[in-house]
Amino acid sequence: MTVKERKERERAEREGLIVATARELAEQQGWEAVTTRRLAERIEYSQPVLYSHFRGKREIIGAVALQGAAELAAAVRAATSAADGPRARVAALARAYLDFAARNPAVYDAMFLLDGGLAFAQEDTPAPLKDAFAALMESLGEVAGDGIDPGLFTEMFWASLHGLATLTRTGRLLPEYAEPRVELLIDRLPMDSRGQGR
Amino acid sequence: MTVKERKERERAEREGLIVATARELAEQQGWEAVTTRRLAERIEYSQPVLYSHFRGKREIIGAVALQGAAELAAAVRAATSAADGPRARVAALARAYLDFAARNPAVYDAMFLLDGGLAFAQEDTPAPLKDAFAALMESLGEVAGDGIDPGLFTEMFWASLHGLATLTRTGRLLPEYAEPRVELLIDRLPMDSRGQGR
DNA sequence: CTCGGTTGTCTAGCAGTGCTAGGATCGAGT
DNA sequence: ACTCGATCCTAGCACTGCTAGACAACCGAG
Repeated sequence: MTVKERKERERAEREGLIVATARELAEQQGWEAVTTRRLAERIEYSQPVLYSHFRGKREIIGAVALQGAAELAAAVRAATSAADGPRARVAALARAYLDFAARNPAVYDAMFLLDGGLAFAQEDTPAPLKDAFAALMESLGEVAGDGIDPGLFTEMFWASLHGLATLTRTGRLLPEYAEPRVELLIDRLPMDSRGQGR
Repeated sequence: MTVKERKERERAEREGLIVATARELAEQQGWEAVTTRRLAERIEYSQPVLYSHFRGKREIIGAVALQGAAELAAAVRAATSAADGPRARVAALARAYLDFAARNPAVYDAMFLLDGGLAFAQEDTPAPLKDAFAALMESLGEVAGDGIDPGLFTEMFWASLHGLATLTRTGRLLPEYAEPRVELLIDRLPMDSRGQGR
């Protein structure tokens, strides 16, 4: 059965190539430039090959999103583990998140702006997405404050970060306020173990 | 010159019809259903007529966005003017904003998600957008806190609302936490005149 | 070693998109 | 009554996501 195994491996490799190429193309020229024709040309196969791996373009976006979620989770954990104390962890988390969004706009869009056909906040939510949320909650849960559900606080903090990330990138917020905005957020929203956040 | 005047009036009417129809169609079936062909059919003209009013589809989205901005500003002002005290005004503002986003998803997307070719946070930003931001700042500026620029605080609060609005609607947050999330936000982020917000 | 059948891939095409060139038609002013 | 300019439509371009059907390559059986 080594033949079958080899074929499966090659198939998996090609699937990875498709996702990597889509991501690269999206990052270079934006998602609107990621067409099935261009994508097929870059991987040196014809368009129908794409459809033997994915149901359609939407699923390709979803695959990029999952990859991005894993990376975001890793980036957040790396940043928070190097910080001392709850407040420092929150600050590190916020900066790592916004940094990721700024450095990987196409991947970020695949995750949170475009429709990748993925389920969110449900049982059938893919593991990488759940884990990315878990990575946020690990550091944010401890500053939720008394009587505040960690998941609830994490959702709110995440929403704020998401708003900052998207509005900043589309030029809807003043660029010079970028840093003070983050400081304001990490100063006000969390509540540390002493019962206050300021 | 009454003839010319009549023609101009009719042109303006038709332009309004285009925008209203685009908005209606987007609200009914989503922006992806708003094609130039369908739009032309609904207004009972051929497609090229659209291009005698707007440069392209993007400008039509922009026109809907401007209309929405005016309505959002009015909704926010109406809600805040009926509230007593800074904190109550902030709460009313947040709820009015999120309510508007939930009730007019297509218009909200035209304003803050899609590309309508509009300039934000600049001198050449269209008046309705500036005014909508001003409407937010009228109530949010007074709870910015000592040493915090009102514009900066408004941007941060707006970003949080925007994150909540978009992530909630796309099913990325738990629906049952919708209300506590807002309460958390209006409890923590503002700082009233007594120097604290809790 | 040859053959049959499966598996894989490509060419060609469909319906739909935003947008535009060119010609027809209509109406206002002389 | 007639010209001429504004107004509008038909037809078409290049592109999109996606798919049917023909074709080739390769595997396992005899």
